[in-house]
Amino acid sequence: MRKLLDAAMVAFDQRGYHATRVNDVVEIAKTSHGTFYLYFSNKEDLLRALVTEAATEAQQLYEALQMGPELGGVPQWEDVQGWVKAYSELWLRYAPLFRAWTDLATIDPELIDVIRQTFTVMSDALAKQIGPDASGHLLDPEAAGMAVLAMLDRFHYLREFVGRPVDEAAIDTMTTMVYRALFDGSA
Amino acid sequence: MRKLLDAAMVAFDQRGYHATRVNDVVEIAKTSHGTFYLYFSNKEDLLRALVTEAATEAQQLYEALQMGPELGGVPQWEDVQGWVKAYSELWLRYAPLFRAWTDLATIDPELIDVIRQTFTVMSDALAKQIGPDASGHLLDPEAAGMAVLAMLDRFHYLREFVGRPVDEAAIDTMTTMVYRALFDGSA
Amino acid sequence: MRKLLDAAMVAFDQRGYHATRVNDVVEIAKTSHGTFYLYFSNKEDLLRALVTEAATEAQQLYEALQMGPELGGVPQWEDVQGWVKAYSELWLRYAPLFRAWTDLATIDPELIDVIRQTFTVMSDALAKQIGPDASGHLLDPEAAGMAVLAMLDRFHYLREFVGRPVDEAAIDTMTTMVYRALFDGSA
Amino acid sequence: MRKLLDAAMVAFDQRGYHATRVNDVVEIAKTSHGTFYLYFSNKEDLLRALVTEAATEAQQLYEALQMGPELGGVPQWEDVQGWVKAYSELWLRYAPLFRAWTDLATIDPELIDVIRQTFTVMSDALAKQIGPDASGHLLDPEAAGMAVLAMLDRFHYLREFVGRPVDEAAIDTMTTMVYRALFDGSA
DNA sequence: CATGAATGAGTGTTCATTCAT
DNA sequence: AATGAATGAACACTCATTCAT
Repeated sequence: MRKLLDAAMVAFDQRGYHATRVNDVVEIAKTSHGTFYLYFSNKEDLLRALVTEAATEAQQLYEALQMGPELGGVPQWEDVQGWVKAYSELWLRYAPLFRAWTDLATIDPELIDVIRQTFTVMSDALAKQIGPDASGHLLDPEAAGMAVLAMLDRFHYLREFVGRPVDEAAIDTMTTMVYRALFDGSA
Repeated sequence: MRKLLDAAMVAFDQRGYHATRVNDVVEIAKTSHGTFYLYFSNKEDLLRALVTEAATEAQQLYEALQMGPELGGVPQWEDVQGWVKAYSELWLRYAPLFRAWTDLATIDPELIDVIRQTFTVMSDALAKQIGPDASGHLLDPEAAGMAVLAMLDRFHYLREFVGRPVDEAAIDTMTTMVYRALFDGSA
Repeated sequence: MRKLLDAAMVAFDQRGYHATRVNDVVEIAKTSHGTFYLYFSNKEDLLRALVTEAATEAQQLYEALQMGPELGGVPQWEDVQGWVKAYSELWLRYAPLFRAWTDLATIDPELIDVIRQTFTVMSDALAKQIGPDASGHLLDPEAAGMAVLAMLDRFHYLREFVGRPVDEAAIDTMTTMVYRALFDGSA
Repeated sequence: MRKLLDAAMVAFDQRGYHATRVNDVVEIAKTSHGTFYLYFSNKEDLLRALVTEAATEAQQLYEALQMGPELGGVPQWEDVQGWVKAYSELWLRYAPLFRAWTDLATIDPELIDVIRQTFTVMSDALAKQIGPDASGHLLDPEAAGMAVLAMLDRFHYLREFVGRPVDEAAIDTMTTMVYRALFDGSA
């Protein structure tokens, strides 16, 4: 089963979810059609398992992150860098899923809820970091949290897409942008 | 032909690209399969036409945008708001395509180039706005340009996804974030 | 479509419903898989069309039959022979269906109703022929009607099965049995 | 093994032969796939065992029945009732098989012979009861025997199918019909 | 004797594409 | 130019059967 999940990640990585046939997955996993359907009731079910796994980890990561900055204080640049790095690692680990994250929601209604909830948990966690006092008169914390999430998420995709993967410098740039955008104005 | 392109947008909007069958498009366009293949050599061809249209407009928008701020000076908050608004309108007009952007790239190799080029043009245009002097020691202009693009793009998707579409306040929040992230620190 | 229905009858005749693959039907009809699914939404749908056709004809036959004997009087042997012959012809025409008539009901719940209703119409029509006065103290008209139907139906199957198809003599024997069983005792 | 045979009867009763998977049988029998193939070489083999059992009993019943009426004499109504009751009990015991009788023949060529022989034995036994003298000028004993068998067999199925199982009154009606049809005219 | 995880051949169904009218 | 009936390649999924433990 683990073998099938891993094989599915490889297959999705190579061809994307839609272009991946059950055949591809079982070939990579070096097993058979029958075995596939022994562990998953269908192709969607496999996707669901994978997405749920990624979603759980993403939520755990962000729940932990809210503990980062000292309560009441303003986060340091290094704190922010910590978040950004953590997200980056998560994204890269589940790249085949994150890349198509939202497209996947069009496949299975059940996934919509899982993904929506994950985004909500993540952006709420970010919104809390901003805090009411830090938000200037032009910043809506909720929107800002989601915007940061949007930036982190999509930046990874775009960089990969243009063939220039995310490196240290990119992480630092994002960190600085987030730091300035959210906290610098009120510092 | 216009009827078919419009119908395709409606169909993609309703069901997403993958779930859309040629049948759906011709039904919405109130024409026949035969007519479809009179104007497009296949399904990908239709998609290509649509994406090219959107890509051209996106590139034109960003080429125009670089004219916005006075060369050499630092943009004003209102200038930034202008960009953000313009992008927002573009995104909403081509929502069915932008939403699936990620996914489209996996379909047709020809599309990859079009999309990649569009992203590059857009983020380069943004990078130029930041300018060499405005970039603090921790900001890589290229990365920052792409990060802004990433944020704007994905924010629209996420807001739509969680059922809270982008409004004035959201645009202002993004504007402020972009303004602070890119220019405020060095102002 | 007619071509497919006819082909299906041939295929069912050769292999029975369960063993018949869509492939067999389209091969006999000299058409393609795609065409099959143009006219029938699936294999069951084809069966439904066929069964409905046979059921309609069977019901019409029996509705007409009730007009046979003079009201109030007792039917003549020749009248009974008319019924038996008519049923025999019907059975032979739809042999591939009648042969498996009841087994088919296990496939599709919708068919259960069609078949049940057909049997009810037929046995009720027969029951009416018997009439209240003709029924001796040991004959329940409803049960008797169904028993006659059962005999006619199954006799054809059994004769075919043992390789001795129903001929004139067999029809006369059945006629006599029905005539004696139902009317002779009270004549 | 007995457990498997019984489980198969239950499964066939619930879902019919075709819809019954080996899986269903072993689940009801609370054993495993491996065990199934320890006792039966395949699914057909199980069916064969079951059918042979039923066929043997049916033949024994009818061999015994021919002893019923005094040789040379005409059977009494009560004698006939005895046959009918005996058949009814047999049918009910093996209902899942008798119900599918028709269908089973299409599955396995070996079964065809078993079933054909059973029908022949039964109808011949009935034919002998009628005897040469009892058969009027319009009755062919062989055909009449088979017709009685057909009636008894199918009547049980139809009654069950329309939801009105065979009761005492139904048995008496059939008895009377058989009695009149075969013997009354010549009495 | 018993198990149940693994297998893969077989089949139903979809849908992009063609072409005679 | 426009039509839509016909096509068939491609793919998901089932389930009888095997065999290492």
